[in-house]
Amino acid sequence: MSLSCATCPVRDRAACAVLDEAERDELARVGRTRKLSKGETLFAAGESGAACATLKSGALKITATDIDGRERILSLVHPSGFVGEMFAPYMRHDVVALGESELCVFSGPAFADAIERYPRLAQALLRRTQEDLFASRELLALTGNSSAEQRVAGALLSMARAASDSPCHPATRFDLPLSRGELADMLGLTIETVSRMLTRFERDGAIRREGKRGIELIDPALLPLS
Amino acid sequence: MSLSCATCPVRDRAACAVLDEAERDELARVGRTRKLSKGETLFAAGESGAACATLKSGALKITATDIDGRERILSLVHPSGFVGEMFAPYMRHDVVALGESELCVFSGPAFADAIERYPRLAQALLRRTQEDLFASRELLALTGNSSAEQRVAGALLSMARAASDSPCHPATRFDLPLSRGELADMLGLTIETVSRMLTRFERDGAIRREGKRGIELIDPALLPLS
DNA sequence: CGGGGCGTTGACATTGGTCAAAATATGTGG
DNA sequence: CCACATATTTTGACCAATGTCAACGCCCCG
Repeated sequence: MSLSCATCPVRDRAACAVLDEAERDELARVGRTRKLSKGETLFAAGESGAACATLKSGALKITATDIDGRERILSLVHPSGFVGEMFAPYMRHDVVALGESELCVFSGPAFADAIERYPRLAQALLRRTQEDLFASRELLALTGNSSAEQRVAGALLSMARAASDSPCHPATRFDLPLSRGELADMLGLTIETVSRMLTRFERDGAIRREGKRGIELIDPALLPLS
Repeated sequence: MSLSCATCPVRDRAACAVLDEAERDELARVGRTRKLSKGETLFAAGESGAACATLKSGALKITATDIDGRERILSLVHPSGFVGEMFAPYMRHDVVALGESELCVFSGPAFADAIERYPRLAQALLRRTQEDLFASRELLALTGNSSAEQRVAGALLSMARAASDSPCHPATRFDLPLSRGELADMLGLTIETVSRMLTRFERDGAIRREGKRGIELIDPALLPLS
């Protein structure tokens, strides 16, 4: 299926937004859209061949699986985000849909070619990759130092920020994009510990839970920040 | 001090290696070399103004400090590595020399201008930043999941690999670039735990310690990998 | 010779993991 | 819409791994 940039929900936020119309049409010709449902795999670690994609809607997780089969979430991808390997000969991590998702997928060589041709695209991706790098380091800082309490609190705030339209102030009411198990995998904890911390925060009056995924921030100041 | 690329030890590995001689001379004109000794700060978190640098020799650490004053090492930088912010208006992390180091430093705007002018430079930095991103995720995977034993073992192997000339096989004998405290900060452990794990590995015959920093890998297969 | 930094070791307390079971949601077929 | 089956989450009891505190040893440097 070829791409229809005209109706793309992220057309002015994604990396390709820096291209002019003619360039974008050209790029669109070498890409295809793909829809994934919850749990479907976009890329599998070890898979040979370079490929990459821009997320139009939904959410993805980037994960690594260690020898014992335990999964670690390395990053979340939100709409307009970019994933994949333009250069490497194989995929280093798994990329899996957290919910119904829609993407533009490109082969590595085709996209590498576009980068050669459109210098602005390379610059845009450079900025984006630097942002990803800082996000990764933020997660590293969150998980490395702190207690389980601080990690869960930090993850809540980070997700409240991601759920808000205005990037500076966190949303008051939002839905967690992750299950307890996924949250645990992201923070290097167990399901039980995550559950206990949420219970504790609710008991302390910092949050209120609505169903499995709903969170209302009642008093963020009560969350034990790192 | 202006730059002397002719004698640069990383002239064909650093990002600027993709430039031709005329371009590199031009870039050299807007940069200056700087020498740091152990513990000196190159960039401080929060510092306003964008700046970046290529490491010519020595080693750096990129760190974040949490509210309690505890330091977390987010990344190590080896020669030919690139650090800093070309785009952001302030520095997000501290960058500190681990030992005597020599760098090429550029102001953010000057370097951003070079990126505009030399598309190949943007591409080279994109690759490099992606590598940094994967390195960061590798550290995330290392620290997130595993036991203290696995973390220290993983760090040892990672440093043995970094110390080796051939990137595939780890060096047998090398010096840790970090003190016990820094190793602990990088792995999210305490000094005491790191020390205990090293003692355990030596008792099990996996390694031998020589002085404070020296490590000889006797039987890497005995290290409990994740 | 004395002092300070760094590393090691030991005793003990605490956090968070493990195992098990109950409670709550979610889905499915009738 | 209900009843049942399944998956997810919560809770509790227990225990091991690791952090904390304290003491000691080693080495470098004055």
